[in-house]
Amino acid sequence: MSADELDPEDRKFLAGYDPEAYERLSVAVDVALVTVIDGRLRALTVKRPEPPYRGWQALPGGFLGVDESPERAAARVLADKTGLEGVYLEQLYTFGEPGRDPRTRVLSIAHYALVPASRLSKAPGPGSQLAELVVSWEGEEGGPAGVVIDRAPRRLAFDHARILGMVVQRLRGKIAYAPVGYELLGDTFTLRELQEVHEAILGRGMSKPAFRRRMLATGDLTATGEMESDVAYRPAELYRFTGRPG
Amino acid sequence: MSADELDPEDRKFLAGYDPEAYERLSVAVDVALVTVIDGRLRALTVKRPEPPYRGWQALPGGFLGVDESPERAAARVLADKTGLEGVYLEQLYTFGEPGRDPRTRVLSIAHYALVPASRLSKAPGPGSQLAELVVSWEGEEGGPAGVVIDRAPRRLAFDHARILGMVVQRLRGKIAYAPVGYELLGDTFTLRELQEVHEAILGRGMSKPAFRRRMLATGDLTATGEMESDVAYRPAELYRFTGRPG
DNA sequence: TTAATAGTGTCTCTGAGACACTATGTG
DNA sequence: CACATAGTGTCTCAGAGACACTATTAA
Repeated sequence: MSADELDPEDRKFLAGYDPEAYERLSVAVDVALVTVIDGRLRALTVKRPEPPYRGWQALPGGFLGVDESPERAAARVLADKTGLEGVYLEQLYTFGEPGRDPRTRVLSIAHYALVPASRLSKAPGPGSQLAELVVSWEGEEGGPAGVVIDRAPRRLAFDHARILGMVVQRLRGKIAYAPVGYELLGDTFTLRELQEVHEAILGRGMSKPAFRRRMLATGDLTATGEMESDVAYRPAELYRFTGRPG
Repeated sequence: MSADELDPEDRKFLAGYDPEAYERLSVAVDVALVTVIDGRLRALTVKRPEPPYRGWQALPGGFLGVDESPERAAARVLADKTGLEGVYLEQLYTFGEPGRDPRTRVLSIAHYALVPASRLSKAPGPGSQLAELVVSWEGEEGGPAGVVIDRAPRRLAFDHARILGMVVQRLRGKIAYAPVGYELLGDTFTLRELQEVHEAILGRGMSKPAFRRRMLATGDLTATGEMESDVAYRPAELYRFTGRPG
């Protein structure tokens, strides 16, 4: 089939598929590492050592290798920066407005990772922070996340506050119908800890009896028969997530 | 600040941000144009005029220009193929596994567009089809969509069935908390038409009184006082969407 | 009048919050 | 024993399905 046999519509279609007609682009991955500490959502940020935005806090990121899937690249970036492996990781959104990076045109495939606070070393690496996320419910419309470091509001480099806003929005949307949140807890956990995670994600308190009923009714939880220890009051039973993982 | 002042951790970080250390990639956009006809979800597919998958049905797509945002590129592809402008368009997911395109490494930023059936010409262009989407509720876990053309199941090129599966999954997730579906209807519509759209997306029937109550309770609808015409039975009142658009 | 659909009133069921209560660990 | 939290029983309320009914138009 030569091109002469095609009608104009199909010729236009073919042109649109010619890779040589379009320049190749730099593609990066950014990773929002999210955890819950003291009932609050937090995300890892790192200090940028070079322009643009030198000295600002930013999400860890890196460039996508030619033979690397976006998810693998995100996992590599995360492992390089934190040493964490086997973390729950999900693609979020691709940011590609020309001009979002002042240097050159860079496409960024944003991801988010969920990890229990217990797996994070107490002291983040040099220049790293665990920034608190403050997202009003209006953030549901896609607004940027407020970011608080050491009790002071901070601005993030690039459009990274917007990325964090979308992360929280995504978590809030998923938690309504999917077993989200277990990635933020250890292997076993109490129902109180699970409720704290839900409250941190949704940004509001919930009634204890209703929460217990709803969680146990999903059938995704199995009581281990063991109790938590190291508490100065009545220990709670430990549960394990045994449902279909999200 | 020279690189010698940086500690090893930051040097690794810098290397990860060096654009020259990574090859640039071809980036495409694919668009799933979705509509509802006869109470069924349908998506536009076009026949591929060239290898790979020559002759197969595929989603319309094209390459991303260097100074073009992904959304703009998707709108351009859609306008080129269908002549439609001002359509509701949203980014879905970026597919980037090496090997998903047998020719070369191509990243594809998938989008979906929602358009009322009335805006689609009765006869799709040459090689175009309006394929019916069949997605079981298990598709919620992300499985591919079944695609039916002229009552026969069809396979789509590349991973496009998976893209359509994610589109339906996304619509089902959003419709639970956001005013989704009005983009699939005209400026005014009856509650019965709105219910048909919801039933098409969710893949199940719903009770009429409960649906009416729920929709009217959102406050997003305004009765126009006008009635539909051209029906052989009692005409229904026409409503207009006046809430915050999704 | 018949047919077909629009639109509504009511009952019931389910799921969640509020509240109060009992249970069980530490000191 | 006091105290703090775990865990539960019960009431109430809001939202949704089921069902039956009335309303309105065309033929």
